[in-house]
Amino acid sequence: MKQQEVFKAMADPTRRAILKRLQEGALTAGEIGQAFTITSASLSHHFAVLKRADLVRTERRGQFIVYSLNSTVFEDFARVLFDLFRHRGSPGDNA
Amino acid sequence: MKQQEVFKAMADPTRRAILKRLQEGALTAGEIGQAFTITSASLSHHFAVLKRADLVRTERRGQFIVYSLNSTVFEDFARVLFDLFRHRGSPGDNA
DNA sequence: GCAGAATTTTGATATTTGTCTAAATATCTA
DNA sequence: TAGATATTTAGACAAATATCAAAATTCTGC
Repeated sequence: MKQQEVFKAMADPTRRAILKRLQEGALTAGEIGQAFTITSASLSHHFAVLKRADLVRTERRGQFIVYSLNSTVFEDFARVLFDLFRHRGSPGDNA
Repeated sequence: MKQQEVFKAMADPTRRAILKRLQEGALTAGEIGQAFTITSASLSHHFAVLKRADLVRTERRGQFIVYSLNSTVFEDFARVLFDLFRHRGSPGDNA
């Protein structure tokens, strides 16, 4: 996992909102965009950040691009956080 | 919990390393600083960010200032993340 | 009260980030 | 192939961030 990329990706509220929308299932870029007022260009920038962090996957379907969550990275991230939060860190920590 | 402050605070690797050091127990600003090469001024800036996010507490002990983790906010943060990561979000989500 | 130590604050600077508009790319349909 | 739609890329700009040096603050011990 690209830990630093993931942490940075999660630091923006728009990106967290995107992830939240994707919890309901895969969506096209346009469908995701309907919930936001920013331009599609800005949205695309956020998608790129999420993709670089491996938090989302993409698949082209005709003229659409479908985004979906990458649960694996989510789980890795949760594990890292628990390591970070656990008092008296044990071996294997890597924050 | 000031969610956005917490996410931003966690986005910086130096700050995550500070939190990690504090897992071992409370430390003075100087003791924490020994692990880093940046100036104490920069370190102090990072402390301010962590404090604003309520991730750490401070207590003056003579001429020293002792930093310690605020586990409560840690736990709240973990809970928010699980909400964010859980597929098919349930009511009560607030990411 | 003064010198010294620990820490923070201030002011400056360089880098990163989020946003926009305009242009480019990819795909569909007629 | 041409026009329409969906999305990304390029280029520009303002705001936020990380860092530093220097000055200010708070405390200790003489």
